[in-house]
Amino acid sequence: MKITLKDGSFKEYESPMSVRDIASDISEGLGRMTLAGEVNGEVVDQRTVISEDCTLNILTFKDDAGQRCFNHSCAHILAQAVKRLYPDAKCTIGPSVDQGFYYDFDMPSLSREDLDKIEAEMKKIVKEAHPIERFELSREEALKLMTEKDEPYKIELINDLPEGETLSFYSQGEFTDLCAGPHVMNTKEIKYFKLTSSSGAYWRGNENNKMLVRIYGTAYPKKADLEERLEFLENIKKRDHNRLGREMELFITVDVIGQGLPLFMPKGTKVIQTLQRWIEDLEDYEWGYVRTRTPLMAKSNLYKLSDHWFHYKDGMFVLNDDLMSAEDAIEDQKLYNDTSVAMKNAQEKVYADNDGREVMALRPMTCPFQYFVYKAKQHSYRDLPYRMGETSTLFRNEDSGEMHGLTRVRQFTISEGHLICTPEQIADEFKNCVKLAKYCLTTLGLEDEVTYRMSKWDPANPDKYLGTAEDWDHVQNAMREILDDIGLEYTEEEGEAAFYGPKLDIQAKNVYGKEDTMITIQLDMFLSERYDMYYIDKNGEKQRPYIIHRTSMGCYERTLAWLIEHYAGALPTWLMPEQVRVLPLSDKYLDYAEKVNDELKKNGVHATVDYRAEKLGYKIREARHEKIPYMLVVGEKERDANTVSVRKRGEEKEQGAMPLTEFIDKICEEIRTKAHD
RNA sequence: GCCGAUAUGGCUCAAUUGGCAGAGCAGCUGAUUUGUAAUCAGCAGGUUAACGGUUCGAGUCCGUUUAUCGGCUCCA
Repeated sequence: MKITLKDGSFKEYESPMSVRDIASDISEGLGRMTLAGEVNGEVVDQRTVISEDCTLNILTFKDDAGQRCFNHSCAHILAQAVKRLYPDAKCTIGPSVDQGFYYDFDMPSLSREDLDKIEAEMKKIVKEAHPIERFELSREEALKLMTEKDEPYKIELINDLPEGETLSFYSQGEFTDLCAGPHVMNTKEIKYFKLTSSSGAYWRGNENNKMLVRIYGTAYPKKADLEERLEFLENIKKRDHNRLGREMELFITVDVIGQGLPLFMPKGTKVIQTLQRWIEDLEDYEWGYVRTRTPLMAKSNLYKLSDHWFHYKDGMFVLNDDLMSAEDAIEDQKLYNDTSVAMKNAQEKVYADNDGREVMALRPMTCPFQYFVYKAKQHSYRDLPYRMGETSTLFRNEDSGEMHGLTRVRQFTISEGHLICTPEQIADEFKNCVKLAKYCLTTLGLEDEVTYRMSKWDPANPDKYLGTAEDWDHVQNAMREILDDIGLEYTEEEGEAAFYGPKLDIQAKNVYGKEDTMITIQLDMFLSERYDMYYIDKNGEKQRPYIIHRTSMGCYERTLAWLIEHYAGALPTWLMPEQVRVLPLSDKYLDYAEKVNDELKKNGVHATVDYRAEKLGYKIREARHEKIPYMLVVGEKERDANTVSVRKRGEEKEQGAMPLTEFIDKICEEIRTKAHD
């Protein structure tokens, strides 16, 4: 047989050979490093015997699939150790993940000490050097084996596997696990690993199922790589916005105020104010938006019109919720065809019966409020597109375990907007929204960090959405066409759409690798009907407009968090709450320092003077720690020449003395152009 | 919401296992008037997250609540 290798070279063998043996034949070193093989593009175990012509790629730890194999083998060692120490523990699944692995067990929860003990047992298993063997069983045999071993979750897994599927097992010493592989040849190969944490996780990811104990770990063939990984995990904590943002006095949380309700300190407020002013001016003066300012709460009826009430009531903060049942009871009796009339009557009845109290809710979105701004006037097709922007504060009653720093909060402010357009305008307007979002990302220096996702509906759950399958096909195809037209690279994902339409989500990962939506642009062809919105076309006829829901820069809290992590706190000068610190050499030069400070402030620069009678080195150390972009040292020399000695953040050496006016020009230019590194 | 961990001054951490709440940094006051990563001295700062219990005695043990962290699930 003839084997074609990755580099295009050939190997010929008389008799069938395993992937591992072929690798060893190529070179002894490669054989030792082999973790799996890729035969005709399909990942296989290194034990796989090849008997026909094929292309073969030997996978080592350098390959993703190789790394996954290595980590997954470590997961089996973990399971073996757990079964030794906790014989009653039941195994479930243990896949590899990015940079590591986990294994879920049905067992009592574990402390850090327990993890250390398990880790010690794992080291023993590695030392015992058990050969790892693969074998296949029939369904009956497999079920018999797992019944003997009393592994109910494995039995469930086997029963769920489709008929005809190969049931492969791997065993090492006394431990055997149902597993598709691939695996290393011997437990002794997994030398360097660490159990990083344990937590709870639902069986099969369903919150109605039992909560299992999940153990996370990471494994490497080389000690140095493991150490590097552990050091990396330690280091990224220093970029964590939740830690850095508090340290930099940008925000705090207070237990009596509540979860997900951060307080912005003067410095954090300044950053957000800078972002907000930039975005509002950008949208209004360069992108043709009008600005609105609409209520933060409304009667329940408003949300019922759009169906938000029925889809997301649990996620809203409802006021006078004790009256909800009264409203609903009346509504249930409705005999009207026009549901909005039924709602109105129901609410008026409750209002009359309860001393003027009625059900209200804090807004979780801005859509219907801006729709009424549009509806306040009759619009001609000549008025469209009508682009409304609002710096909009929203409230969402997130579950108590969901809150995190500034990225998941219960009250946040978004650069919100809705564009009302004719069907002919929708493509261009959508493209411009993407362009604006990209411009914002580029200006902030974040454009390289995002991925684009087209979020589609879930055809298996049509009840969760407005409209029909045909409607969705139509609007999703329209969006796909737009995205392809601008040459955007994106993924498509089902079940991530809004209930009223598909979305283009711009995603970014935080320092821990967790993904969040930063920006979203959505197509909506249902809500204009719900709210009876129309425009008059060329023929004088009423037409339904299309609506684009969009944000230019996402919500300020989340964007700030992202910026802090991206720049490790050293935000671009234009965004820093303190841009320049003037350091007088001694009190003798305080007058001059204040003059410099005043001049800077007059030019719109956030400057302060360090008044303390400390040594210069001490003041510089403080300013560096606070990541101040510029330090200006002033002494006798500078005062007499009307100059400042400039030291820039991140640069070892002082830039030397320059005329004060020159420095002001320079920094004003930097702020104006929103330069970033 | 679920599983687990944590909570001592603004921050980082002690408190000999149930026996007088303490240190460094930051802050304030005074002295020092300084040329590129820590000048000296003093002062102040706490109902140990909150509430309840056990005890002669609780930061420490038990219970409840709140908040924070790591995950799961969720995220219009």
